[in-house]
Amino acid sequence: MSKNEFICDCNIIHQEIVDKTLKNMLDEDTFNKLAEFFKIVGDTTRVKILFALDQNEMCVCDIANVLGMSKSSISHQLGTLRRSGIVKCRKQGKEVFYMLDDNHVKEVFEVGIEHIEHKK
Amino acid sequence: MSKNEFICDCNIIHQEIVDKTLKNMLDEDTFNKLAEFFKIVGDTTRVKILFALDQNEMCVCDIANVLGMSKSSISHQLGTLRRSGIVKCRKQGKEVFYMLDDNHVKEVFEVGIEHIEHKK
DNA sequence: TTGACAATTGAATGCGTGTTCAACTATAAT
DNA sequence: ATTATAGTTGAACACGCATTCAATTGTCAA
Repeated sequence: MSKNEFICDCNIIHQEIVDKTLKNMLDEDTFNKLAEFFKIVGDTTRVKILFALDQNEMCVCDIANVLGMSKSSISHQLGTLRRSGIVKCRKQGKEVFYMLDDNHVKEVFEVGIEHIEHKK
Repeated sequence: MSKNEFICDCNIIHQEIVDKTLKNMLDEDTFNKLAEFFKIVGDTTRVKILFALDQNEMCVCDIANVLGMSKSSISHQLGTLRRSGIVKCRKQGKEVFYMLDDNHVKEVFEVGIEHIEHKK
C-alpha cells in the first residue's frame, strides 16, 4: 500500500496503528478483485437477474419479461455477468439458457438481505 | 415487476417459468437497497477503508496514510459510508475516529474472499 | 486573539458504465 | 432458399461518481 511518503499533511498520526494496519492489509490485487465482484452485484438490474437465476435457469427472453426490460440490455448485462464468471450459459436451438456459475451468490444475497433487515 | 406487457418481441416465452419467477421476486425497494449496499462496497478505496476499520477505529489521517491517499478523498468516502450506515464516527478534539457500524461487513468480506479464492 | 491543523464541503473535471438503437449472426421452419 | 425470430454486438448518449482543488469549519495551543 503506501510506502509512507508525505501524502498526508498532519502531525498527529498514530504511527503504531498505521503500521499495524498496513501489515495486515491484503495485496492490491485482492482488494481490486473484491471490489470488482461487489460492483458487479451492486446494480439493480444484475441483482434481479441473479435473484431470478437463483431459482431457475432461464433464456434471455424469459429474463427480459420478468424484469420488464429489453432483450438487448439484458443480454448486455448477461455478458457482463458471464465475463466475470458469475453466470454461465447453455445453448439449445435458438435459445440460450443462463444459470448461476457461482455458488457464493446465494450466500452473498443472504448476507446482504440480513444487512438490510438489520438497518430497518 | 413487469405486468407482462409486450416488452419482449418473442413468442417462445416459457410462461410458467416467468410467472413462477415473478411470484418469487422481491419488491423493487428491496432490490434497490440490496444493489445500493453492494455498490457501496464495490469500490477499491471503500473496500480498503472497511478492511482497515475492521481492525481498528482510525482517524481520517491514519486512513489516508494507510491507503496513501489524500485526506479529502478519504473524507468524501467516509461521508458516503456514513450516510449509508456502514460506518459511524466519534469526535475527540480535532480528530474524528471512524469505526464500522455494521457487523455484516465482516461476513460480506468473508463471502467475497471465498468467491475470489474459488475462482482461481 | 491569533495561528496551526484535522476534517469537511462544494464545485469542477474526467472517467466508467447502463440503456437504447440499429445492424448483425445463428438457428429453425416453411 | 427464404423468412422469422432468439440473441449478440458496437456505437452513441446520458448519467453517476471518484478524485482534486480551494475554501471553510471547528478545535487546540500559545
